Order: sequence, then C-alpha cells, then structure tokens
Amino acid sequence: MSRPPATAIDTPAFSPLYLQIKGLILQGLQSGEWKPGELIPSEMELAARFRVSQGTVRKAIDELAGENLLMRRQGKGTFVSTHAERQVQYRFLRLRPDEGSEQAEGPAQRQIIECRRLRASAEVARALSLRTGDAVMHARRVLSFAKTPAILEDIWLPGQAFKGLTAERMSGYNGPTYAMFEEDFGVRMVRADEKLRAVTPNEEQARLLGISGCTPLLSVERIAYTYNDVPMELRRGLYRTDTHHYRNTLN
Amino acid sequence: MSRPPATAIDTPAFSPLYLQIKGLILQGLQSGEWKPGELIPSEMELAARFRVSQGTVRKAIDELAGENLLMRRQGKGTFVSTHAERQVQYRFLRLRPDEGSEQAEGPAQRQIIECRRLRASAEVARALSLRTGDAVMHARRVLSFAKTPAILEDIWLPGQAFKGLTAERMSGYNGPTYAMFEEDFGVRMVRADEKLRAVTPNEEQARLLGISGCTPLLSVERIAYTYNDVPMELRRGLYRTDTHHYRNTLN
DNA sequence: CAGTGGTCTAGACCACACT
DNA sequence: GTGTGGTCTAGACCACTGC
Repeated sequence: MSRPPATAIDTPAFSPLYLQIKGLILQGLQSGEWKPGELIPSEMELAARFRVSQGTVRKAIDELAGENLLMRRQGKGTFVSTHAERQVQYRFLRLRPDEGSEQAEGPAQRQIIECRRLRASAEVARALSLRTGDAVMHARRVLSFAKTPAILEDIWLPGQAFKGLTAERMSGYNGPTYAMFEEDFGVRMVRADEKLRAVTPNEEQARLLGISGCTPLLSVERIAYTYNDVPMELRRGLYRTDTHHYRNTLN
Repeated sequence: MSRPPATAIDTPAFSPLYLQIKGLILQGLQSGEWKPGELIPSEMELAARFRVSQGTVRKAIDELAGENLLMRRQGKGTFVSTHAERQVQYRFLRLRPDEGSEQAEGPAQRQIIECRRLRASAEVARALSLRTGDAVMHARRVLSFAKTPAILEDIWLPGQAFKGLTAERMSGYNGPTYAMFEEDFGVRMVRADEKLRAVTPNEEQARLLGISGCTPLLSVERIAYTYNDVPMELRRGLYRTDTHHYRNTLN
C-alpha cells in the first residue's frame, strides 16, 4: 500500500493508509462481495490481504462502523449492516407515539394505495439524478400505528434498479421496506436527508388519513442514498402529529 | 489506574481504562478547570498525569471530540468546544432558507418580547428537573432572517443558574445565545432533544410572526442538556416553513 | 526549530462466543 | 481451546503550527 505521490501543484491530497483501506472495504460492500447481514473477513485476514497491520484495518472498520455500514460483535466478527436487524429496524423513522399512549413500535399496518411504473417529472428526476422522462417506480401507501392511519407516503425509485416492484411485494413483506429493498433489489440505503415543513392537507390527503382538512400535517421530504452518496429514493411523507411527534436529537 | 473489583453478584461492570480517563477529563470540563474555548493539556501531559500511555488518552479524547465536547487542531492542541466558534455557530438551529432565496446564515435580528423571572409550572418543572413553583427565567423572542420574522420562541431556564439574565443582554449580545450562556453563566449546552409537530398558530402568535392565522407552523419543543445529561433549557419554537424548512440528516 | 496532534506498527493480554 | 473483536502499551515517523 503506497501513498499517492505528492503533486507539485497545490493539492495536498495526502490520504492516510487507513482511509485507503476503508475505500477498499467500501468497494467490497458496493460490489456485493459482502452482502447485508453477512460476515466479513476478520481483521487479521484483511490486514494480511492488504499488507497492513491489524491496527490500520481496525481504524478503517471503526469509521465504517461509525457510519453504520458495518456492525462489530465481540467474539463473533464484523458484519455488514442491514435494515432487517431487530435492533436497528425502522432506523430512519422518527415518528413516535406521544407519551401516555401505549403503542407498538413500527408500522403495524401497510396499505398500498398504488404502485406503478411511470416517467419521471423534472422534480423527481432531479432528486434521483435521472433525466426527465426516465422510468421510475412510484408507490403510494398509508402506514398505521395501532390501526390508526398516521402516515401517507409517496415513494419514487429509479426504474432500472427497481424493475419488478409490485404492490403485492410491498404489502406482503414482513419487515421494514428498506430490508425488502436489500433482499429483492440488492439496494442498501445508507443515509438520508430530510426537509420538514408544516402543511395543510388537501381533501384527498385528509380523506386517506381519516382526518379533517384543517388538521395541519408534518410534511417530510426524504432523499435516501446508497453507498457512494448515490440517491436511490425520493419519499414524500405526510405525518399526523396530533397523536404522534417527530423525534430528533441534536449533538 | 486500577480496574474496579469484580463483584461476586451479577454486575459485569468492566470499565476499560480509556473510559475511566474520559470520565476524568469530563470532570475537568464540568468543574470548569478547562473552560469553553480554552486549550487543554497535550496528550503526553495527560498521559503522564493519569499514568497511562498516550494511546489511551487519545482514545478518550477521540470519544469526547466525537461528542463535540472537545475540538482537536493538528499542530496546535485540543480545545474545549464552544458555541462561539465561527465554524459551529448555531449548531442546534436546523431551520434553513429554501433554495433559490439568497439569505444570510443565522438570525439577522433578535427581538426580545419579554424576559422575566417567574415560577415554574408543573410542565416546565418536569422538563427542567425542578419542582413546581421553583424560580425560572422566561424569555420570549422573535428571530428574523433578512428582516422577515421566521421564529417565535419561548425559553425557560433554571432560575438559580441564570440569575441576572436580562432582555438587554439577550438582545445586545452579538452571537449565538448559547455562546452568551457560556460567557455569562458558565453553562455549556452539549446536546438537545427535539419534538416536532405541525400546528396552527393562535392569533397572538400569528401577529408576532406577521402571518395569517391559517398558515400552519412547525412547533419545535427542545430540551437542551449540559454535561452529565442535566437539563438546563426548555425551548418552544414556532417556525415558519413557507419560506424555510427544517433540515435533518439520518444516519 | 520544538511541540502538537495524526498515522502506523508490533506485540501482549483481556472479554466474549462457539464448539 | 480456538478465534474473534477490544484494550493497552511503546516507539517510530509524518503533517501541521508557530516561534
């Protein structure tokens, strides 16, 4: 493992060894060499493969674990993270029932309103780094907590990667939708950006959520990314916040 | 630095050396031995003081830096974090102007509506771990971006720690309010939890923000904590989200 | 130049899981 | 017991800052 040559002009471009190793491990994750839930080689093995010390591999894995791409388990090994794990299920869902109300974790019910292939609008195309008119999958659904509708969601996905997505699969899969994306399409969502706004629902939206039109809703626009900051999902959610709230922690 | 004795019953209670060191450094921060913005001793010095290797101190500092309690600067040293730093100013403010509109960072204007000492309601007391009726400071203010009112905020602070807070100081201080809290009261906010909801403003709220009563607003209830998870501020904000949005990143 | 944090190594030992 | 990740050490050298 050699350092990159220092260029004469300007660029510092100094990349420590452990970051190069981190990149190599990332490649293995992107390429599918190690799939979500699988065990990756031990630190010693990776150190031997890359011809560096265990400590250097360790630092690379530390960073990847910090970004939730890998999961370390003492005595067992290091695993590729997955949305299917019990412990981190619904990691991206910040809506929580208000205190006092006893409610189960995670959406108890998913009702798929529609799921079809269509052409990307300019807006959707921009969010997904596609061109206007490219094929995209679109789904609309209602998520309920304890039988009460709480979220109305529109989801857009790149048509190429998500060819074959059906309403049946979306409603039938038992577990987080992002876990289904891993299983069926080999797409792992790694990070997401959200923009929140308070909005007034239109008639159709109010009807689907079973509320009056004057209840304000929390609009959550999310772009989810796979490895390498490639956007793979646009999601527009309307959250009921009269019985629930959106929880956030600032560090 | 000795490990805690293993108790016969149950408790694993194994605490690695670097966590003990981290606790000792934290004590120095809480006690005010090193104040916000100041330089703490070098890794080698701390290693000598605590009779451990540099690597152990390094790991302790790594964690504290990861929690934004310390800031490392290569070649210079390790500093106690502060809300006064240019780079991390308004770290807890997630409201951003929508794209397209050119607006400056941070509130351009602060208008203090009121600032007085009063007795804690049951609700406020619970949030701040006080007893109902204890003295608290309360302030109400409007924050404007580019001369447009965007945030109406109510702030409650423990009366004991914030004795002497005045409207003049709140409006006159040039910089983040949390930086002023550090300077004047020695209270550093380290972490915060927020609960978000979409709400309809009442008449007074709409008037103060200069909007019509049917514009839904984003309600942000924040509890901010100092070292050791001690709650030191309750803040209720109403954010305009027709020209701005609340930005969040999910990992 | 000296002093700081940042990287890298090699080796020892500990805690944990499985067999 | 064996193999995994987790901790701790000691020493070397690199990159950055400021004198």
